[in-house]
Amino acid sequence: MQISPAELEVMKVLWTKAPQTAADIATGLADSTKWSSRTVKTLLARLVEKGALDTQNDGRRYLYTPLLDQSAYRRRAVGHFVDKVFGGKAAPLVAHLAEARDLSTQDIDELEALLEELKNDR
Amino acid sequence: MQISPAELEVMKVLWTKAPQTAADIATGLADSTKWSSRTVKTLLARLVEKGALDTQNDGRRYLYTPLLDQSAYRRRAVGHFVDKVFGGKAAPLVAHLAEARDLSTQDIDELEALLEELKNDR
DNA sequence: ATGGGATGACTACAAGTGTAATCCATAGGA
DNA sequence: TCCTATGGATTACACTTGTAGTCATCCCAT
Repeated sequence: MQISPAELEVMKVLWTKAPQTAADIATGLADSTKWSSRTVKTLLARLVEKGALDTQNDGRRYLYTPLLDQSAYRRRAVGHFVDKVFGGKAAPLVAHLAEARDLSTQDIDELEALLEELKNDR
Repeated sequence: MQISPAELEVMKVLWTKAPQTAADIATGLADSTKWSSRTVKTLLARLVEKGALDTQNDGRRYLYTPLLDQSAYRRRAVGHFVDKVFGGKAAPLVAHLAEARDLSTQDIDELEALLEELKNDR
């Protein structure tokens, strides 16, 4: 089940709050995008078809709820990304993050703590 | 300039060695894919069109050379990925890497060394 | 009761992508 | 010298994606 970039934006809105109606979601996307409510409906339908969302009836509308949670999505996405771009090796990815100065001093401290934990676990 | 997943595989082959002919590249991809040489040619043509590859004539063949190097590609790819999936924050990405146990023992050692370096730099 | 707006269902359509096939020229071997 | 295999150029075609439009229906306000 592959989620396209536009579909991901829809998921993000539902990850902040669920369930929501199509109209709610369109409103939630109005800031970040210029999509018409039709576009949002299409994306919702595709996500339901893909099994990423579930619907309950609410009168003649739907309430949409994510079946895929953000954490699971991220885990999968990171896995694919590391495989595709870094040949499955995570360390060079972190090196790139560091090199690009995408890591703040605080990030580095947190990472250090995280590594300590990992070393203890192993 | 956007590089598709299949095109990326072609770039990878050229990142290991350049320049190469279309036939060389097709051979280099034969292990990992089932693509016909026609498919590879198509991908090469698209990459040239996109400006990711350059060609020199070698008799009536082309020699292909990357214009985009792997490091630059990775930098861009990481940036986009972090923005799209992690709202631009790198630390949660690393946390996910760790949590998903995508980090091997060796990765952890390498990361530790990397962090030492980063701490000294700052 | 009726007309208008909201809703989901279905349809549209161009661009990008994966995966080739065909065409045409030519270089190299028989 | 002639044929064939090979190289690039052009064309193909289905599927996904972005970005909607149309249609039938139904609920609410007048």
